Amino acid sequence: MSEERRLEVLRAIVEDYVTTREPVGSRVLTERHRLGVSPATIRNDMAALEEEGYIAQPHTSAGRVPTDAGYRLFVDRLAEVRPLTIPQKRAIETFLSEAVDLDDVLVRAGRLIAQLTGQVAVVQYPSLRRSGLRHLEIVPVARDRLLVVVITDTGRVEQRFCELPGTADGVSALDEVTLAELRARFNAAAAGKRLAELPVAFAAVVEAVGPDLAGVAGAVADLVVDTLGQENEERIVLAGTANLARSESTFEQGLSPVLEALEEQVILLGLLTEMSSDGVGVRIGHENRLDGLTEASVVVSDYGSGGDPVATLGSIGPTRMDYPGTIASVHAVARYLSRVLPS
Amino acid sequence: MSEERRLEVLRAIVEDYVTTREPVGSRVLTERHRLGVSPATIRNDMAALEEEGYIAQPHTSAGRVPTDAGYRLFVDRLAEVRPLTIPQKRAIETFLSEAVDLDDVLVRAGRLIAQLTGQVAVVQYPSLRRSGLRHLEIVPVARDRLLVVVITDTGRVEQRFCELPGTADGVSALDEVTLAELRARFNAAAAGKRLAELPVAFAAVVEAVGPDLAGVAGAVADLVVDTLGQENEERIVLAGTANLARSESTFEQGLSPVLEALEEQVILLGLLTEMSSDGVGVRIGHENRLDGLTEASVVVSDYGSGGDPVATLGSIGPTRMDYPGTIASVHAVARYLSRVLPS
DNA sequence: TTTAGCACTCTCGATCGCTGAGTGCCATCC
DNA sequence: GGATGGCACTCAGCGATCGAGAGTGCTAAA
Repeated sequence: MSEERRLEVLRAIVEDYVTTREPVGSRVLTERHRLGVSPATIRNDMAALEEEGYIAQPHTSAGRVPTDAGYRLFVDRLAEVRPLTIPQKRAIETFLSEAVDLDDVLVRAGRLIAQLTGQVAVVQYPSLRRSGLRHLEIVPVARDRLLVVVITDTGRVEQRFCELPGTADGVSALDEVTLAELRARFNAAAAGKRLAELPVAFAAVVEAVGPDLAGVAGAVADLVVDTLGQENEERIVLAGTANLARSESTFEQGLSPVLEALEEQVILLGLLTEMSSDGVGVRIGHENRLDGLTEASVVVSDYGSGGDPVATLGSIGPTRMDYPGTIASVHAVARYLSRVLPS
Repeated sequence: MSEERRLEVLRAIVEDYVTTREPVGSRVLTERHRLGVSPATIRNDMAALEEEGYIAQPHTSAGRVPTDAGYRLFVDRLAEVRPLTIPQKRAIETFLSEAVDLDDVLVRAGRLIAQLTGQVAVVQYPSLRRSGLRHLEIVPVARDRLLVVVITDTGRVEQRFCELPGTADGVSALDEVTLAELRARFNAAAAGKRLAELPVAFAAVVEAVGPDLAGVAGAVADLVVDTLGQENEERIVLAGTANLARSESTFEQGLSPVLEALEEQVILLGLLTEMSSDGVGVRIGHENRLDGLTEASVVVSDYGSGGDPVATLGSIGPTRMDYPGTIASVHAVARYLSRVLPS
């Protein structure tokens, strides 16, 4: 009973089960794959694989189904990378390059993944914490209120209102010229800096502007640092939820738990950042600690402009998914997205 | 056979069916509602209601179920407004007021509606076309590229990149001072104007800046007008998709068509703007022309800062929904949202 | 070590009959 | 004329039964 053939049998089972969605028996296995042995032999191998925990049978007299461990082995050692077709690549490229702004790019990336994989797509917004500051804008909107707009070098734009601490004094000081000066100082201080360096740089600005403006400058500085530091203000784009319904019968527990998990964006974000890895990361079934996703697998990849990863995107589907295809699609979209992002 | 009692019977049927989710027969009707007549009498009324098309029976020897027309009659003439409870109102108020920016407000509004109605919530972003321009920001990001940030008076922020038309000439002209002047001119021209007036106002600016800057100014002006004019760039927030799965069995055709309809944001937007009305608008089942939503009802309301509606929000659920409750919730959230929005 | 044969198990689908809910109609009553 | 009680009729749903087929595990032979 060769070790090699046993793995081959596992691969065959996974591939067959993924396409047919039905437990696969020893007979069809010999028919559809050139294994060169009889069903009886396969049965022996299958008994061994079951013993090792890679496959299981839903009930006596049904075929075998891969377990989470089986998929894991498949992904780690058996799956061959299946490159996308040229038309697919071209489609990704053109579709992404038609985007008008960052939001649009991310939405399009999501749609692409959803369509390519036939599953749910998840795209995380470029992390504010991993971004640099490109530009800071300060706009007066009322006597005691400013609107502060932060533009990161990944193209993300965040706005916050800033209540001015000052009294009549503070307010009167805020004419156009003063504001312009403040803006210029902040932007000069932030130029080329990493986010981590901002608090120090801004503190220096607050020092430098003199006592008259210190209050206002301090408020703005705090607000910006606060905005960029908040990990929980991260956002996510979802796409292809309808695809879930199509593979509805796949989820024993029904769609509810999955949909609920997808709505918990905070948790989802945790999952993504946790899985964030250099290459492509795969979590299978119970490897996800999340309750709602124990019947699902998650495939993610980092993306980011030039080398530095700024966020994560991926695809979520039933454990019985086309891993090679999904991995290829996620990887490809992440690459092209990285290329398109403003650097 | 009094007309009055027949309507009372219809109301009873709708209310019972909504709560029990099961066809309701003449016997339970007399038991649960004080109609003061015998089942036999109810049966006569029911026969008449069926004749008129307000109710139907799924199969012989099953109870009756309201038709779309029945729900319509119920909503138009029989439903009593059921005001929210004080705690509910307070919850809405505090939850909305905790939002940090526009995106956050809209997401929170969506969650509220989803939670209150137990259905899917839809919140349209404040329409750019119906907004005024609060501030325009121009940021240089490269030698031949500007980032133009548009802030509307509803707090919405849009950014676009602007490729500069100029040659070496045009580029050299773009120092900080020139840019500041351009920004000041545009903002002065836009102050207090409605969107419709912008093209003219901006054209004047382009005239005024002189030939050196006309190219750049023109490009910026075009971009802004284009950005604000694009109806298709509207956006939508969805919430509570998981609620669908819970009422899964309700949809004969399954969830797919509904989820697909929800993903077609363009179509959904069309529906919302089409339904936009002064009070609360209700579309029941087949009244929605959209294929995916023939088994669903949509309840919407406009919202907007001070009087002027700027967008629409609503709730989508099975035709068998709690109309009075849904209408009350949607209405309430729309009102509070209008109050919280920056004006 | 592989293979053929065989007995065994269990799911799935079809069939059948029953029960109960609900209706429609008719004769009767007020 | 409208309301009511009685009654026969229909039909979905449920459970039980049964047979077919798929698939396995085991054993003995190649």
